Amino acid sequence: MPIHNSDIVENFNKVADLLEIKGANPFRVRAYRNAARTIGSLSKSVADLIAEDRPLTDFSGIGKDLAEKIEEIVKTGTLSQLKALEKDLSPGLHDLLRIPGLGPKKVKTLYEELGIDDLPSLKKAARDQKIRDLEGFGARTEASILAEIERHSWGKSRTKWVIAEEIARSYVDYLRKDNSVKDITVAGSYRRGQETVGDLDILVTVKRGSDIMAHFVDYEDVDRIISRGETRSSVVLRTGLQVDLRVVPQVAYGAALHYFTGSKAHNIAVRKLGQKKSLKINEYGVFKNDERRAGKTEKDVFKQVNLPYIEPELREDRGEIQAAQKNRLPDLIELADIRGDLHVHTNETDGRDTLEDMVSAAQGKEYAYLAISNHSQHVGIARGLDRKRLARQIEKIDRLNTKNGNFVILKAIEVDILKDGSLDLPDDILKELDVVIGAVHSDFRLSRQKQTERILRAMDNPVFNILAHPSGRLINAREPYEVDLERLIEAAAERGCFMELNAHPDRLDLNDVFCKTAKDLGVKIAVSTDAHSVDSLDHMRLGIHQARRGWLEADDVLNTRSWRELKKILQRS
DNA sequence: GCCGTTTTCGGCCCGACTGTTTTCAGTCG
Repeated sequence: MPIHNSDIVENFNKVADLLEIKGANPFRVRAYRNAARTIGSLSKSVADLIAEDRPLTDFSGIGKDLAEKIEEIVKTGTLSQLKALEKDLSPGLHDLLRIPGLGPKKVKTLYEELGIDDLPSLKKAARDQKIRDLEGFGARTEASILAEIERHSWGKSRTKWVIAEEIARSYVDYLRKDNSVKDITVAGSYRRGQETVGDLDILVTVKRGSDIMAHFVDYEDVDRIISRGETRSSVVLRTGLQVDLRVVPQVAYGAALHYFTGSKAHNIAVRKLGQKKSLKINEYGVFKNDERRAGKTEKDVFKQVNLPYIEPELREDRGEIQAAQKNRLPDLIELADIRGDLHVHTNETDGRDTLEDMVSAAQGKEYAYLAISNHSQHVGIARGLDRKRLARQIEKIDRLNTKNGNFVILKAIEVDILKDGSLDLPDDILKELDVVIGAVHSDFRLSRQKQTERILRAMDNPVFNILAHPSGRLINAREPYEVDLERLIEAAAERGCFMELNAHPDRLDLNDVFCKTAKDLGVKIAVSTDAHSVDSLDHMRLGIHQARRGWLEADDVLNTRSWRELKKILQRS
């Protein structure tokens, strides 16, 4: 069984949990969590790195000891240290830590005093009112534990960005109805454009005498109030999404924005730069010996540590600070750079709208071209095109193109990559097309090697241009299929093929990390909506967020080019 | 457990809010 980076992340986080409960040195605990985070953000499989004899200690936060533990996990699938800890304590304790309000200290007390080591025993003890008498606990804590177990909200998955956007917009509109609000920004992972968000962090500055907190908790979608203070309050909405409001003074707005935008790893890295210059950086500003040096704008904060402004999407401590120090930050792509959409469907197959409607919507966006890429015959449920119907679509597009002025409708297909790597339609008809997009829609469960070979074989066909939704994952719904994405990206570089960044809110595939891999390997990316209706053409903005998180500039993206330039690039010789 | 322009020891980010206390530990972000 192949060991994934996520297996290592899980093992290390579990070790950290149990060490914390045992009361181990907190910095030792942090070392495990830091290493887990480092491994989690790698684009390459650690198992592959070990096979290639790459020393894992090259990665920051991984020393000799943890490198050996990673090798053990890769070789044996388990970590003896974790086994021993779970035997010493109990594997059920991990679940207890996930309950809001229970941290390592409280779990330790529950375990030692009452022998509670899993959710059922915790629930029983709470019901029997045994918890309230423990030192540091009380009736309210006991009631809250019981409520959390019954609510089960702590097991909930993260909210997709596009859903968070809708919620955030309404909440911000509501907050603005209070006239005391001056500035307002939704910070956190939402502002960084992450594909999912855990909660919303809203930052405001207000006029003197404002009672914004009362207004905040009075919102009609609030299900319950977690906390309410002078500068910070937290609520949970009916949807289950947590929203925090922070009121910050005007002079500290930039510092607070930086602090609450994160990511945590980025903030720590910036604060460490500050420490070297004897600067203390927190949400109130940048201070030297209690004297305020900056805080009004984010730019000022960065300036104090000799950095240019870093865009929120880059703030993950994945090299942006080093790039900023060398003045080599990317000039990130913007929505306005996009000149066409290279992957859309019509009602000829499983789309909702007609070809004509899709074209006029694209023209409304001032695009220069739109590729009509319906499914091929193998996707029966979508009434995919056979050779005959594709030929008819080609004729129709040729006819329409004579009367569209400068706008060009591109003849395209989303052709299925069959199990053996052949394409679902014959080469002679595919050659007639402007763009051939290949995609996997079946046989997701092939082995990693077979799946990789299948797609490589498809890319070997000289008609092949773009690999659609390369990992096949659906956010919160389906894991990516087993495939060596890095190998596929290398292969695209060798063959003159391209990768898609599918902008559908459920896909966002390639993800940020692999977008950067593609960029580093010189493979251009098509940011495409895969729209099945006129409305979905708007998903382009989601693709742009993901592209920016992947460090992409306009030049890295295929569809920032004019059709003339694009046509040349698509020619495989 | 990691790390090093303070380099093999002694640091490691920091503040708000809650509940349980009666001055603060624990949790969270």
